[in-house]
Amino acid sequence: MPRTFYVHRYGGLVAARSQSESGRRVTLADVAARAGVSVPLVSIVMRDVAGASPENRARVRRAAEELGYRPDSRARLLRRSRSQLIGVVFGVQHAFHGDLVSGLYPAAEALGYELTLSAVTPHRDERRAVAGLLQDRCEALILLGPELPTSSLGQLAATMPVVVLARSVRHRDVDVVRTDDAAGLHQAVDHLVGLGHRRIAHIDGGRAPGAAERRSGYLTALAGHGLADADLILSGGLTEDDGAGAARALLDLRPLPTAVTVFNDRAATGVLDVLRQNGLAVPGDISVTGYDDSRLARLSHVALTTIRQDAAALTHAAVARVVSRLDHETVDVREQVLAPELIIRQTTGPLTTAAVTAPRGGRPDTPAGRRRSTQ
Amino acid sequence: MPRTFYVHRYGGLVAARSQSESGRRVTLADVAARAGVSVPLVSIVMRDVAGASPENRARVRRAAEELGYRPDSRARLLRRSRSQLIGVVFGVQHAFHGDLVSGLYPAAEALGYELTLSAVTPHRDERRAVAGLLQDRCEALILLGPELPTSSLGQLAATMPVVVLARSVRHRDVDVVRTDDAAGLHQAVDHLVGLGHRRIAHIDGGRAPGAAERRSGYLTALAGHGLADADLILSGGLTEDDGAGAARALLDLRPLPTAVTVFNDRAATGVLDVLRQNGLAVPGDISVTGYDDSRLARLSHVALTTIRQDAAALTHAAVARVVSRLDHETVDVREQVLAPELIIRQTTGPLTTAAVTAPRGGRPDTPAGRRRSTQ
DNA sequence: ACTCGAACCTAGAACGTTATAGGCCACGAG
DNA sequence: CTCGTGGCCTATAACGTTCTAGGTTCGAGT
Repeated sequence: MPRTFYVHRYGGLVAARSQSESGRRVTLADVAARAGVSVPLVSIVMRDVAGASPENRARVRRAAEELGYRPDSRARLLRRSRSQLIGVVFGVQHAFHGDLVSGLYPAAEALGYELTLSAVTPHRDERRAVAGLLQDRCEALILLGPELPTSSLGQLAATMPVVVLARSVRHRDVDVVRTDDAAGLHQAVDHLVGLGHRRIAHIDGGRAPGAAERRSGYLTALAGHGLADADLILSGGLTEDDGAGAARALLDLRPLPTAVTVFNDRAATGVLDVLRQNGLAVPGDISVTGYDDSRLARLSHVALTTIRQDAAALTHAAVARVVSRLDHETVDVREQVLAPELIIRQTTGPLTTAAVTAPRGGRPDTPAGRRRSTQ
Repeated sequence: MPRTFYVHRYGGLVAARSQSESGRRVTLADVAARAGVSVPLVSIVMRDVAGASPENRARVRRAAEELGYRPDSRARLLRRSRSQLIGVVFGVQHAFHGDLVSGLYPAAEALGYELTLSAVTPHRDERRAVAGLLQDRCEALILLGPELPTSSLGQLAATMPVVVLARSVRHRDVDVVRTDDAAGLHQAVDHLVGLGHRRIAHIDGGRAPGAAERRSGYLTALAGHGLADADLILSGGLTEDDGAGAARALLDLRPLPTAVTVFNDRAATGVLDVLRQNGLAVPGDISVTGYDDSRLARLSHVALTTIRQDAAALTHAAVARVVSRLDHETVDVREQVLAPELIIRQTTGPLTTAAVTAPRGGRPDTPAGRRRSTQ
């Protein structure tokens, strides 16, 4: 069954004029009167369904155009049982959520759904964001990296399909689409070990979504390389400042690690900054990896080696899962885990002898960044 | 007249259960039947308006609670003539837009309005974002830094109140709320001149909203200090990469400027990075200012001297303007310009003699960042 | 006893759309 | 000639809420 879309661009000057003059909204009844047909027939024409003659179709279209008619989604949704609307909760702070939202729009459109956004801000918590969406009569919810307790998510999921993106939740009713974060950190560590590194630290994300998985991925990877007792975890967080703070702590370690895997790209940029400000070359003295492959990491002057979370694949899977649930298909697995991908850029490099012996704050032969200054 | 709010938190487990069991949505009629009263009375109670006895009020509330009733905003808005809904178009990329959205929520709520968000993404342009909002029956539009041509904005404004935030638009029907960007750059230049700087460059924002104003603010400020022919404008942009590229161009200038004002904070961080990677100390060798006072600038390891755009004031003014228009109040000025504020942090400092003579790439006495490493 | 007003409550209509059921007409098959 | 049958169209009834215009009761003032 082909789905019908109701995408209307806002029209030309004529439409605008007629609407502003009357003051009242243009309705199907207005169009019907102008075209000399019944209201339901106009509805039929506007929805592009069978049941109208070509002549009337043309007449109605013209009348609608002249009046600047625009369908009222409120009324439409009220009448139709289904709203074809998916609510999305995202954090206005998180760059990666921006990438996810960008991916959700086309994914939803491809399956005939629309999106309603609700932002989490410093003064608007997730409960309010969700409450706002519920009033909008959306049929399902996609939550980006929610920090709500599992029990709350479960309550919500008892009411309507709920898909959690980019966080691991173990609950009977909650669907999860996420990247295999443990595997991601495993790849990062493998990469570093392959470059010769042995003292590899990890700056974690505290209680942030995914932090636990990344921590354990780091640990098992180390163990896999026989470095189980060389683990070195510093508590960080998800902001630049958290990374910067952890980097300062890292500088006090003896011997200094030669590589560090950081919870995410944002924190990693904070780490980079502090390391370089303290005279260390990256990757000459110390290699750094991030996580997310956000726009931040891709910037040419940052060029962060990182783990890509495939935003397009994640969002596509999330919407597909929502639609499956709404169509009452039986879904075999509740949790869908996508493989991450290592993106090697310029903040990781081979272990150098200088790095092994260089004391903290010492002026290495190659001053920070010089080697990349021509790039 | 006091406004009524319809904020409902999603309820407890009971509510969820009853709703999922029946399959059908719980309506006022269900609550009315359970409480043994009429539908309008339930409506009265739910809206917290006068006209119900305390006993019935309690009874209805209990019934609603037990059934997990949640008002249907679609139906509500259909019935009410006013939708009390403001559409907001924002760029998912821009950090500052996040700050603005954060401010819009409480500002709208304070005046009894709700917000619908529509994101601009790399694959979803402003026209689509606007078209999506129009279907949602919002009464007015707030556009954050739109890049639509003035004529399109004008067409839109003929249909409904339109407030443009953080961009200057000259059109009869379009309201504008923005920061006085020229004054902002004036302040930055005054600050730098006060510190002894004479060779001050500007990295501009190209065709981005506000770029032209900031450029001219820079020029008039220089002229005011008798430095009219010392102007030095490099073409930049609004991303970190744009800033980084401009900074590389800046390094080729002879003599090297001792200070640079950058279009925004994002670009400024790119500038900082390139300067430091090339062995220059900030602010020892060169002072840098940003614009926006975004979260980025506030980070302790960046500590960027910048111009604050008061997001709270901007958003409050924008919503107030929308409401004025909707209430058909006559508005005297179409453009509302707020004063910016200079925030002095640690990327600007007094002119040092070293900086005046230091050749490019030379190793200054104080290596980059050392002086701040203990902060 | 009658009126009046206030407080409380309800029936019914309305918002703009879509689903359902049926009417009308022309046409082909029995 | 009758009986579907299919194409086109319309009247009517929903969807869930709120507004309007009453209606009832009760107590106080004449």
